[in-house]
Amino acid sequence: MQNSLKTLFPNFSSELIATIEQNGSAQDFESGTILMRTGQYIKNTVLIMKGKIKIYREGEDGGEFLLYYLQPGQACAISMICTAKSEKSQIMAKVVEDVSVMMIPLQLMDKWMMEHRSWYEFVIETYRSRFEEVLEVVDNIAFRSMDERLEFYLKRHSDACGCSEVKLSHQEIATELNTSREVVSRLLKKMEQRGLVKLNRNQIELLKKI
Amino acid sequence: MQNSLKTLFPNFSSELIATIEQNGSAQDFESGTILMRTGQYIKNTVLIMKGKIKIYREGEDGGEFLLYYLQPGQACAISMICTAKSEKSQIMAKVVEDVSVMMIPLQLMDKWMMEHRSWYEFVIETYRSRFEEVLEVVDNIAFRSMDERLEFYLKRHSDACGCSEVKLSHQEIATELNTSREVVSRLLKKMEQRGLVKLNRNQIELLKKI
DNA sequence: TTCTTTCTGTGACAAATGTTACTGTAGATT
DNA sequence: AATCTACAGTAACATTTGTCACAGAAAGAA
Repeated sequence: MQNSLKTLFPNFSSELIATIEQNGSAQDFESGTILMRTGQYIKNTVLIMKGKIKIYREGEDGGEFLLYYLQPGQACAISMICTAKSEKSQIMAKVVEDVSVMMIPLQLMDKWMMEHRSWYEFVIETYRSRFEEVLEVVDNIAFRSMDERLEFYLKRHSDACGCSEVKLSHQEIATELNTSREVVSRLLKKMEQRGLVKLNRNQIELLKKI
Repeated sequence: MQNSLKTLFPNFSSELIATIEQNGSAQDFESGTILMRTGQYIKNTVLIMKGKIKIYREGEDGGEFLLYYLQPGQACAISMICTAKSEKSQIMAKVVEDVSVMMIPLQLMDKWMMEHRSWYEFVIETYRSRFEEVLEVVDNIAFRSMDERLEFYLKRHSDACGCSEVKLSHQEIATELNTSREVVSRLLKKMEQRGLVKLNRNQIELLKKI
């Protein structure tokens, strides 16, 4: 069982894992599913067992700005942070590769924080790493120009999928960077001329240089 | 004693306050002091008793991008999040109005989290609100243009200082928005023409419209 | 005062990004 | 095959932002 809690969350104590298995509800969602919309009330914390989720910040005009990926062994920091208060979500979560998740009712969060040291540490570490990740996003948009941001975007995508082919249309990339399709096409073309990528329909191949 | 722990942190239990007074070290810093540099190891959590601190993200090129303010009754989320691991700081903290702070050794963080419910809740709430604040920063730079960001900056400043005069040079504002002085001058001039502000040397007066 | 520094304003230009409009092409559908 | 649709390329232009150069005003120092 390669996708067990034990393997994915190696720091969890046996008791914690037993508790999760007892109280959590395993659920599957297909790619494309919106797991959480901005403004919705959060009722569960989500542990990712399989697949991939992208977390977006939504603009008033309907923009979908990519913040980061969630992968197996990780959890949604936003949902954890909202604790028992059942706050509104500040983000949107979209499944981009069929996922299996473990849903944990928020009421249990506080309880587990006190009872399970390994849960406490996991939550704190999740906060910390997501905070850092968002700060890196700030770096990108505050200090870098679009061509650097595009490179970063492609690298991150290929890291997340573990391959060097980015199977996305220029339009999709543009949306997630909050720019226009033409700008992405233009910059990608320049990157191709610099020998960084090879362009095909619905697919960008990252060459070793990148 | 208007700046007592009890008044500033009304949700802290009496035992917690006693513990803080016993273990924390009260310190004062003058405006201009850099309390924390990017990359430094964090050894303390900081509770703000008086004054104001600005938190910045530093760019490789020396940029100082403003993230948010810390005010009396608040605490530095970054320092809390780094827990006992004594991680490196991802941000820079600068005193902008003489402060009195309470420094709390990081080792005590974990202990108090378990022992003091009110501390636990304060820490979680601090994480949550700072995360939200950084997400708002992302909104601004991802979705808005410089004139809107400048307006937001001025509003935030006047909220923080509780007055309608912003006593900063255009250069200082430009630095914190990571743009150039000329751009700020230009946009401020337009705002003045729209009747939103009145410009003086080293001072911008926000008019009611804003 | 005179000198000096800092701050502000502004024109002219450069570069980056956004927009419009149009083209062609690969795949899918019929 | 003929048609349709989504995707990609690109030229031309608008707008925003950044840079350079310079001038004058305000505050402080000598």
